[in-house]
Amino acid sequence: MAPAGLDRLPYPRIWAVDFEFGVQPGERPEPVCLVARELRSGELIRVWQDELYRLDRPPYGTGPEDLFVAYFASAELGCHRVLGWPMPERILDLYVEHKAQYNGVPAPAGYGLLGALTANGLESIGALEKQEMRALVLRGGPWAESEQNAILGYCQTDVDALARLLPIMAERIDLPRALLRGRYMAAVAAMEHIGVPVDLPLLEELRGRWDELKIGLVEKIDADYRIYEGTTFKLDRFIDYLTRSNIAWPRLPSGRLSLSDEAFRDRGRAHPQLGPLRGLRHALSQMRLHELAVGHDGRNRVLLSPFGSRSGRNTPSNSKFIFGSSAWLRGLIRPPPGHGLAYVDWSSQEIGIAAALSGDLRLIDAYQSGDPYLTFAKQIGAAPSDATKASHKTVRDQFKAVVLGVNYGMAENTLADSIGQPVAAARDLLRRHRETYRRFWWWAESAVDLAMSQGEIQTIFGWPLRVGMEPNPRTLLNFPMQANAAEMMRLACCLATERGIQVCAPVHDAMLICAPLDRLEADIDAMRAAMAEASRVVLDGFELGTDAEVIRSPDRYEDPRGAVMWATVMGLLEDERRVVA
DNA sequence: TCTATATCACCC
DNA sequence: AAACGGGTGATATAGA
Repeated sequence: MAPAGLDRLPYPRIWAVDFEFGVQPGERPEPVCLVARELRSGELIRVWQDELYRLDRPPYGTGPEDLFVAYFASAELGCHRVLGWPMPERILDLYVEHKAQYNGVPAPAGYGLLGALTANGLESIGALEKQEMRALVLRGGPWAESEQNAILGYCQTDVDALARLLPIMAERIDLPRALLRGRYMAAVAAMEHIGVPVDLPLLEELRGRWDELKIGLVEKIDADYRIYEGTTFKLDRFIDYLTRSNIAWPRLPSGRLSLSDEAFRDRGRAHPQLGPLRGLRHALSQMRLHELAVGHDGRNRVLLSPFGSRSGRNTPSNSKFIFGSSAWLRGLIRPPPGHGLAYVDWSSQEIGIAAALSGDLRLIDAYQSGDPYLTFAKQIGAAPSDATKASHKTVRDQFKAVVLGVNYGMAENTLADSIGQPVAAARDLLRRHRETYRRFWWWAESAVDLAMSQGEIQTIFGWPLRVGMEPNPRTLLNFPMQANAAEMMRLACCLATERGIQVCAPVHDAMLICAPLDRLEADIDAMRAAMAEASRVVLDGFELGTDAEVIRSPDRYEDPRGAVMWATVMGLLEDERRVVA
């Protein structure tokens, strides 16, 4: 007899599934074994590696009558991808649902499977045993028969854990929305499978010469300062330098010297001799690449960590993920021969979301003008109606800071700082924003009030943030924009991957896609259509625009913010090559 | 020598 | 009291 909680799940078959698999940085997972149990009949399936690779489809159904249940399903579905198996049509991920349940407040025992068991009052296997078994899997094969049995047995304990967890969690799961989240885990598996193509020979050369490049950079400039030890900035030597040079320096509240770029910029005005040192610090701070996870096929693949943030965004590792690194490193992104890439992003996504969900007509006008910042200036008469981005750059920059700052709950002091104007001017701009976009403000503040009184705030598809003990009202203010943006991104990833577009990676409000050159334009159109559709679904018919940056082989990705640094590093690399030659 | 903490910088 | 949302992570120093 199936436990009562399962009655809420209208599926003839419910499959609890777990794979064991090995992974190397940047590579695809290598399935080691599979255990699946059908929870109504109790049928148990155990498959070891050799047999797994011989199956051309899973030993369970993947259609609309089979519910696929897993913990962090992108891992299982990544194994499906490697094995060439189809994605299940109905996916319930208990990791995601556990995360949702405790989002914003501390989970009693963390977000792992063991934590979910504990939180739901269930006994769990020891964390130590789990660790040991995971190590045995990661050690790699071949495994002795006793080891195989141990691994399969351990895999089965996770499946049994799922089986015990599901009836309890099912009592409070909002099934249609949980399935939407589960569907995204299949998209995640698809994107992690594809990865971002990079110039592997160049990356390897950079890696090989990395230390020399950094030391070369330091030696060139530090000769005049003698502050560095190797590539390490030594605070006491810096203090000596300041004393020698008779330079006063700003301190932090803690009493320590401020080493921020801001401090260097500020003092650099009175002491121009600091300029090169500032440049060196800046360059060195951007020189990080060693953890980039790139597989043998030149693809950057990382765990996207779906639902990792409170707003439901992905939280991939910044050091492993090419889009988490400093922008200049994106020059390593390069389409394979015969292919092109497109970086497609929503234009002013969060502003569009604010406009649509608040129903503020002036904000909608501003968004639909294509330049919400300058339009705001025009709406209050701070710029003439024929002003353009080029003719009124300064005004536009200021209004951009206001419009973006408002989404984060920025106050007058910080705004004044960021636009380089007196506090009174910043205050006035914020007041004008409130007056111009009254309905937006009413909507945004009502949402915060409601969240405070109900102890929770949700996206339109039910991703919840629990309001903790000391809520930051600015978090709640921003949540409807950021978290609904995340919903939109997830839906677009689902639509695109399900339609066969090669999505390399999501980047919050953007997606990188790859296609053979003869299909590139069509795939870009399809991607933009999927993103437009996702915006309409989330925003009840309101459509957001998109832009696409296209890169065709043999070109590489160029980010204007990183152009100078890219040229610097390539120059250094050229020098190093000459030294050796 | 290892770890914890503060600070800083990067991304959207 | 602070007053810019969500993140990851490297670095430098202090402390165990």
